[in-house]
Amino acid sequence: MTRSYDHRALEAKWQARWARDHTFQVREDPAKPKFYCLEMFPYPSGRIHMGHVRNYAIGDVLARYKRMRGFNVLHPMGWDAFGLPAENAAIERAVLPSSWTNENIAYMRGQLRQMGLSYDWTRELSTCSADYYRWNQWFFIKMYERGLAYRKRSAVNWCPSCETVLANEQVEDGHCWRCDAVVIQKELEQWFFKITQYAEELLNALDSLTGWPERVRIMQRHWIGRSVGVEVSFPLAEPSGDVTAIRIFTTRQDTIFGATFMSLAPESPLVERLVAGRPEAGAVREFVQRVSRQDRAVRTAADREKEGVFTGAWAINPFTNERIPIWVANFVLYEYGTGAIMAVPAHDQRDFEFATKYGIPIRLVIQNPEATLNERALEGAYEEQEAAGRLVSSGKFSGLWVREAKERIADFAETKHIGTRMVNYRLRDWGVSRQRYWGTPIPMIYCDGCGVVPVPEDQLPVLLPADVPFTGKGASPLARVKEFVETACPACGTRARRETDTMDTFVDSSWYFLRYCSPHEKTQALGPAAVAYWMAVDQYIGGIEHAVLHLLYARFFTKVIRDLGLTKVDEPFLNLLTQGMVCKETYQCSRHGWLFPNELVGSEKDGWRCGPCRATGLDSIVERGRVEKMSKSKKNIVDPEHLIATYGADTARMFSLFAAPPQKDLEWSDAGVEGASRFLHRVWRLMVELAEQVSRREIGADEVGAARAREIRRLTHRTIQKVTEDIDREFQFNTAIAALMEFVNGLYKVTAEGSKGGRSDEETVALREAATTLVLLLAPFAPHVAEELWEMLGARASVADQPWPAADPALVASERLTIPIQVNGKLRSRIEVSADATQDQVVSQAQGDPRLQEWLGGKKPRKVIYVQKKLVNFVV
RNA sequence: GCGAGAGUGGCGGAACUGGCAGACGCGCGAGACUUAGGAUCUCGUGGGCAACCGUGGGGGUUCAAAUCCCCCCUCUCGCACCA
Repeated sequence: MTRSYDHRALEAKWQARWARDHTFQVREDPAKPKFYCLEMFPYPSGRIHMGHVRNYAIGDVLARYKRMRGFNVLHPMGWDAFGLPAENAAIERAVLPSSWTNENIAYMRGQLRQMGLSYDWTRELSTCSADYYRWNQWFFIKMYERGLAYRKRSAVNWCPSCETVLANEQVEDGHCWRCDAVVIQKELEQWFFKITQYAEELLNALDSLTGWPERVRIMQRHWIGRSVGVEVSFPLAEPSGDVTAIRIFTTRQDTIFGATFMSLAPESPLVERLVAGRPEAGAVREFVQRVSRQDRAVRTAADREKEGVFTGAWAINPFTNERIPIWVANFVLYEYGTGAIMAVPAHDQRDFEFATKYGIPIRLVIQNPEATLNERALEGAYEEQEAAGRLVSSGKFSGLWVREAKERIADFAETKHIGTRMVNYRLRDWGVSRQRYWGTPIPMIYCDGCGVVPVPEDQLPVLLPADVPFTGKGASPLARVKEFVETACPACGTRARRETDTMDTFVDSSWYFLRYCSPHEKTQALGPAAVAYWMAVDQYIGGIEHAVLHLLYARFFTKVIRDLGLTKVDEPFLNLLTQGMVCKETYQCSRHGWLFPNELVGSEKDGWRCGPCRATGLDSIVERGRVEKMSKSKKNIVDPEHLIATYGADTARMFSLFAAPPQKDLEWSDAGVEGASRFLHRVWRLMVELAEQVSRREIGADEVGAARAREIRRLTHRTIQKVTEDIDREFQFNTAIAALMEFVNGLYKVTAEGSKGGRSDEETVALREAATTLVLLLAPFAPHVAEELWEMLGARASVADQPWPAADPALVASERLTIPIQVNGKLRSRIEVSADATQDQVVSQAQGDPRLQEWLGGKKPRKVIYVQKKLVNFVV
């Protein structure tokens, strides 16, 4: 009797073996097709969480599967190691961010190894290592040289809690994406990456990313927000100082005859130039002050009331030659278009509300086809512009359909030199300066004589000083490190200052997938041959939360790097799988709020009680809350370390793969973990039994044995087919595992069938095939058990290197089929037919079925529908 | 408001292009083996006594609808004044 399934010993054994034998180390091999399988690298927060387990289990199944399918698989892992938590740890606990981070990495590396993931650990990288971030600096300089990195003073998002600038992508609903504090606006001089230069390509190339979820592509498309329109100049009625005209951007030039006023953004410098010296100046300035003091979240809320104030200045609508008033309005965005708009109340809901409030004329210039709109009785703006709508009261353009009018009016504006066609994007340039320590130093030097000077390439990396004073207050910590700040100007040699801001950590993750191809390159960022061989990433797997941020930045960087001539790669990620979240139910105590699972007393059936309340003799009500994403704040977290220690990595993997398809949210379930564990034990016992049975003496050929052998082989090959299809078709790992379970259930039946005296030759062969196949099919999912069983079957080489089994179609097909018989579409009976029976044979056999006759009640069927090998339906 | 996705047993979830609804697992029930079992194995398990009824609700197309069409409801996620 073979020993029992001891996950602890067995998993340690195989993890050590894989490491010793360098099983998953890969190099470029032109003879083999490559497959680059990548999971988003983690931030080294301290411990892995269930989201990591799920992400990496999914990736590992795919990597191991592709490997068995004969691909040369690149499957690397590393650490997104710069970031704020390290700095916070330094402030709170007086440890160095570097040691905190490196200790976390060491610990988490151990945890990942315990999961048995097929990484090529020789390629491990960490973004906080100078070997890595020096290339961030190098890219920065290259981008600066090409005008893609530039400095400008502007209002930026400022998180008062993190004390740093945030990119637009990092502000969620007016709050900091990391700490949730309300983000305010601040005027600062900052470095930007000119991502807008790639807006058009980033947008257009989305169409080619057919391996991405549509949802993500739509989100990016929307984020880039391309709008086609016209920039039109509205002359002032009387020049105001040096201002003679106001330029506006509109996509609705067809409504220009209905423009009855204009609005400026409160931040626009035009405002002051228009109002200076006017009686309205005081009121306008007061309004601008008031609006600018509001925080962004309040100001940009959708239901925010439209407000404004008249500047006292007037413009001329160049199409109607009418005088129209110029207002300042709180809803006009300074950063978009020209920061000024023409306002058409009849055809823009915001302008409508504004005009109604301030008694500004509303002029209907687009009539709907039924001509039902009455200018004096409009209840809202008529914004329809696709299907219907015809111009009225629009001079020579009256009568045109909206779509044509847009073209004709744009043409007219261009020939009269009052406007030009224009494309605008919602996308803004990427602000990358961060007033924090634990990031890549921006390699720039400020010299009083020479201005901004990049650090020369041969002086890279600009090393991050190891020990700096942290207070958590004030500006960049690096600014307080004299030895860092003070330097010589590379151009003239005089005293100069270093930039003390660091780069956004999203820079680090924008090209790490390229670095994995040649992680040990000393003299260049990327090894051209390695990158040419491995890129692009064939399958990228990670959370949906990066749909815009990381995935857009990485696409941008890839294009910049291509344009630097370093690669020929247009898009980094061919296929993207956004896995769902790991969720768990929550519990709330009426006194203590959220409760950890181990604070619960009682049971689901008898009701839960609050442990802390019990202990102190208090009374409280515990309610089961919603199922939510695991989070510390909701206290519904499960530590994977405990899971792996108790059940083993294979069970942890099986559970997270079986409980839900990868794209959907996965709900934690203790019972589900038990189930996964039970299955692996069941496989183990089955294999022990099978190994024993096939080693018994064979009793030669016989009829029954031959028939049984055919059944076993059919089951085996059907399972191969099903599992293979499920993995290939949208990563249906849950149903693939279900098929393995059916396989195991079927084999249990077979082993239970009499074998006391031995089995026939054919049966033994079929059982051996079944046993081998089961182990091979299981290998990507539960690799440790699979290795052990593979060894038990007498093999020497790793199961990870075995070819994936192929289903034989001839063996898959059944000899007999069960055909459902329907009457009027309702299931009434079943018959068994031979697989090669013709339609006539099946129908006549069905008609002979007594149960059918009962349902037909003597009536003759009006029609008989036969679906090949599927069913027969009698219509009466 | 706009955009995307989802509503199927007690629960997680199956069902490829319309063709046996509920695979597989959990839970539950019964039995077997056991000193014992919360281990293991076997069988059963949508509802209803039945005819029948059942995939969020209501219509429709079809011999046949979870699947296609129309209307409605609920939930989740994303974007939220971009002119």
